[in-house]
Amino acid sequence: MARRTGRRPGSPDTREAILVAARQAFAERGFDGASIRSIAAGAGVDPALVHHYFGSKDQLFLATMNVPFDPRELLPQITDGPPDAIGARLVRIFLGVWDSPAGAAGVALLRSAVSNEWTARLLREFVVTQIMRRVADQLAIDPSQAPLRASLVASQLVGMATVRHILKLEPLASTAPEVLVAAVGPTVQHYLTGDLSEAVG
Amino acid sequence: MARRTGRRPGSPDTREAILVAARQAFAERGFDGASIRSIAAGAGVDPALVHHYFGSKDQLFLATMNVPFDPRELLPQITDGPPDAIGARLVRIFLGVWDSPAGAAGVALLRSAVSNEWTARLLREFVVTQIMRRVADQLAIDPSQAPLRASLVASQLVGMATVRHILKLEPLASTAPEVLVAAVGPTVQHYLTGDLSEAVG
DNA sequence: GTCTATACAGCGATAGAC
DNA sequence: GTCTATCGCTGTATAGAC
Repeated sequence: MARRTGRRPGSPDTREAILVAARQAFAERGFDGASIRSIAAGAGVDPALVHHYFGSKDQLFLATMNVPFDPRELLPQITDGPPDAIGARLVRIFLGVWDSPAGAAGVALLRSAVSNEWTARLLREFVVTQIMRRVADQLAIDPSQAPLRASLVASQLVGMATVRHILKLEPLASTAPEVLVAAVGPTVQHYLTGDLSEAVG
Repeated sequence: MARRTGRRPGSPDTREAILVAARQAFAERGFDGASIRSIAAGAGVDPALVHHYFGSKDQLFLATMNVPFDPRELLPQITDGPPDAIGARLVRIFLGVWDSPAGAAGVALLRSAVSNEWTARLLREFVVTQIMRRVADQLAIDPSQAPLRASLVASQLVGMATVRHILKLEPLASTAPEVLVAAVGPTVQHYLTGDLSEAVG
């Protein structure tokens, strides 16, 4: 089977191959670090085809971010259940997404956002409009405290994802998800619904 | 030992000017994003001088990281005092360093480590050898639990620094340090000395 | 549709004139 | 010591032949 890879001429899935290679490249090296040439090489196609299909590197990145991952579908899994275990469920779902194939998009977005202002704005808007507002709306949180609570949750989740999937600091990078749920869940729970009176005065 | 008659080179502060410009460039754009040319332009010198003084971009980065910041001097401020307020003191000191001029080096190191494997290893080794071991040694922590506890602390602190100083997610980016100490301190305290029996089984 | 060829800019690094 | 000039390479993007 290895003799002739029947991919060369007129393969109809060239576009998809580029997307797969781009997703991996962006996840590994971020937006600036991933080059059109390397993506094309990874997909086994000519660099010019990337521009032919996607027009520019920006548009390719946006297409890469459009994974079949709709936060709204995950929200019920978080809110349904005992209110005092929302933190644990949020951490569990969060870890599940990042450990899944869809997590590559998250790694790519986070990695890119740290060193590229354009993607940083993308991540900010995504977090604020798609995540924070929904969670705050769903839960009965004092609106005046909601933004800070959401920021604190974001800080813990972003930190966990960064240490686990980007910096790969041990032993957290290899710790079983349920261990982290048990350890970090209460923290998130506290940020969401706990007493922050000392903090917010 | 000092060469009394050794006349200083043409401009004695050229080297320092390069270091200052490099520190800022690395902090703003990370290791890969900061170019020798832009650093030289920022310092108002010729790009060739950067290589003349530092030999390579790697060595320049290492020289940039050698800020007058010795974690050992900060450790007593954290450990001295009520044991149940170690988390708050750690968060307070941590925020103080990142908000100070020395924090630029932290931003540079974190930003570089996320997108560059070479600097990622640098940060890992720094965190593990300089921070985690000292804190774990100083506190009376079960050695078998110490690495995970340190990882969890790192995840929260890295996340707070990332959200605050790199992603600049509001309102956390503009929140007063003491508010964050009150909000995040208990989390760190729990990771350090709290009951993780559910997690570590 | 696909690929060759190339334009144009920027990178780190080096050699050598002054 | 400082700088000009340049090398070799890589980046995105485009034009045009098959």
